[in-house]
This record gives sequence, C-alpha cells and structure tokens, in this order.
Amino acid sequence: MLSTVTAQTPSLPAHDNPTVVRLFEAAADAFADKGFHATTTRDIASRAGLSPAGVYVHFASKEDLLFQLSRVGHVAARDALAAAADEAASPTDALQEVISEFARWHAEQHQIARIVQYEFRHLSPDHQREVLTLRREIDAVVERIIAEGVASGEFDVEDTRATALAALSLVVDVARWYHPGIKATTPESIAQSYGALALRLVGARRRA
Amino acid sequence: MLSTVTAQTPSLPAHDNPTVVRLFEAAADAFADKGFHATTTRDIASRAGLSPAGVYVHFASKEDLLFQLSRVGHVAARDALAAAADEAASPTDALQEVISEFARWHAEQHQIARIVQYEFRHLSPDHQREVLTLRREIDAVVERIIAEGVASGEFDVEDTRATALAALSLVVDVARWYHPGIKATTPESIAQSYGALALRLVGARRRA
DNA sequence: GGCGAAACTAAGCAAGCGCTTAGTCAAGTT
DNA sequence: AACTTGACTAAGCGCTTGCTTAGTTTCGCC
Repeated sequence: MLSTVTAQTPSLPAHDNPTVVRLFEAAADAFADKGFHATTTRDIASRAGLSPAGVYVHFASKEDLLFQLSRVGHVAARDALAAAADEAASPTDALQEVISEFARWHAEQHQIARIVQYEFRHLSPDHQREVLTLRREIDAVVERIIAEGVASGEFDVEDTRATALAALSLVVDVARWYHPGIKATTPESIAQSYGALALRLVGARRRA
Repeated sequence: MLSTVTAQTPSLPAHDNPTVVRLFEAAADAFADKGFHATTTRDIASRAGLSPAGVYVHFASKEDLLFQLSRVGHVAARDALAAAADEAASPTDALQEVISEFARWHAEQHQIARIVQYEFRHLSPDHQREVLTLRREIDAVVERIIAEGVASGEFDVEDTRATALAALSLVVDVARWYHPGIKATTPESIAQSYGALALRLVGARRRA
C-alpha cells in the first residue's frame, strides 16, 4: 500500500466511451424515475446491458455515478444560461432569454434536471459542496440580470435576491411536473410562456 | 385462519394516541430529511423511542406511514387554502390570500410539505390515486380564482391553467429550499412577498 | 505468437433491509 | 382469581443491497 495509488476509477469518465454513455443514460433513467436510493446497481447495470460488476469498471460507486451525472448536468445548464445571457442586448432581453432557455432545458432534459434538483441531498458532503459552487454560479447569473434591470430602471423589484429565487423556482419546478406528452405542453411552449412570466415577476416595463 | 379477519392495523390511526403522534413526527422528520427510501424503519422506531417492531403495532407498513402522512398533509393544506379563499372579497384578494397562506404553510410545515410534494412517487399506485384527488382540489382552487379574475377583468392572463400551475410552482418550490433560520427569511416574510409575486404573475391591476 | 492491459462476468460476501413471530407485561373485565 | 386485551420487545427470518474477488476474454503491440 503506502504510496501506491489505490486503483480508483479514472476521475473523469470518458464521454466518448460508448459503455460509459450507456451507463450514464441507464443511471439517469433510473434515478429520474425512481430516485437514487430506490435504484439498485443491478438495475443500472442491466439497463446498460452489463453484469452487476460491470458498473464498477467505469465508476467507483453508485454515488460516484450520481455525482458525475449531477456535475455534468450542472455544467451543461450553467453554460446554456451563460450563453443566453451574453447574447442579450438589455436586462429585459437577458431575463427573458435566460429564463426561457432554462425552462426549455428543464423540460427537454427533465431527467437530468430532476436529478440535479432533487437528488442533491444524496451526494456526499464533499460532492455537495462542489455542486453547490456550480449552482451558485447559475443563481448569480439571474440575480445579476435583475440587479442590472433595476439599476437601468427597466425592472421594478423590491428584493433582488428573493425575486431571482422566485424566477428560478418557477423554472426548477418544471422538472417536477413535466414529462413528454403532457397536456399539449412542449419544451418550446414552456420556454415561451415562462420567459414572459419572468418579465411579469420583475415588473418589466417593456413586454416581449 | 380461513375467514377470520387478518390482523390489519386500524385503517385510520388515532391522532390523539401519543405514541402514534410520536411516530408521525419521527417519520416526518426522517422522510423530510433523508427521503423515503433512505429512511429505515429502525430509524423511525428509535426516533419515536420504540423497538423496531413497535412501529407495526400502529402502522401496517413503512409505506402506510408515508401514505397517512401524505394524506393528512394534503387535507391540512387544502383546508387552509379553502378557508383563505372563502374569506376574500375579490379574485385579487383571494389570489393574494391563498398564495400567501399556501407559501406560509410550505415554510412553516416544510417537512410535511416536502413529503407531500417530493415523496409522492413512492406511494403505491392506489395511494397515489387517492392523494392525487386531494391535489387536484388544491389546483382547482387556484385555477378557479384566476378564471374569476380574468372574467371580472381584474387579471390579464393568456392561459389560465398554465398560470395557475406557475403560481403553484412558486409556492411548492419553497419546500425545496426553505429551512428555519435561512438568510433572515421567515414564513411570514415569504407569505408577504409571494402573495405580491402571484399578483404580478396574473397582471393584476390593483396592487396590494 | 507471446505478453500486458483493459473490459467484462460468475459467484458471492457482509451488512442492512422490511417485517414477523413468540412472548412479556400491565390494565381492565367478569 | 381467572381471563382477555392491547402495547410493546427480543430475536431473528428471508431477502436484497452495494460492492469485491478471482477469473475469462479480447485486443493491440512487439
């Protein structure tokens, strides 16, 4: 033992490895569907077409799978948000674009979104801390847009932080109720209406 | 055996029985904290000061405990809502009161609220169906208020159903992030600000 | 064609799970 | 005093869990 590196799974599983991808998809399906603790490693393995032990070739533990899924999901969400924010010409545009984009993401990627939003507490303390950093970046994007809108006079908001939280609540909850084929609702229609609702929340003068 | 009634738990556990109350509290704590599947019956029993077998004197199964908690929680929420709706003089008042009250409830009873909103899928299909009925009654209260506000011209809303869902999303998400002592936020301050935010969502002319 | 490494499986271990069984004990009831 | 009833526990059953171990197969490389 001593200084020999104990045989850990590669810290960043290769995304171009087809077996890893299948495992990601299998775990995402299962976690989103039944929750982390109700999902068994045997379930994940068989969905991916592997024996129970096959999982541990690519991931150190069941929690590691949840963490990687959660991390990749957060990064994807954050990048989608940041891109939408950068393209906008004004706080009003920015808020609408960002909430619109985020709502669409929560619908289109509702499995990953559900894991990101609701399985957080089952991560280890260390992994919670790491993911929390990413989450704060997302919150900060929205909060900054609202602060800018208030500064420019476009928005009428009492409590910037609380309003940002409310706008995010709107969007996050999509992951709770949305599933494909629900009541003539599509990711696109959700994106449209939630962008508009967010503008209402901040009392934007100009309506899109 | 034959036709003798198999010893089932009384279908409705007595709420005035102190041991039952302790079990309810223990299970609510545990489920809210760690989720249904991560909670063990031994954990519930020991929090309630009982041996592992003591739980089964009062409840038929772990799922039965979740169901009773979920049912009682839904009924309490629905009744609180309906009372708030009845007292209001106008749709504007009604919406503000109802969302305000519901938001307060989600903060004050955040443990029960979390179970009600996020442990639903771990109920048996039959129990899901029963709880869903109660949930639809809650949705209907909010939807009716918005429809009335649109009819009276107080609200400016494109899609009544979608807007009702959004208002409820706002409130439901409180159960995800709220915990006592968080950032100078109290159930009362949440109630205040969420009542106002709901009015913004429906484009109410009159602001409270 | 011999070798090392990587991917994978068959088998199974130790621990923990929900729940049951058999029994104790205290408080009525007759 | 004899019996019933209801709340509770000690012990543990049968099963499932996350994960490991020991071994097989496949494949690129010299």
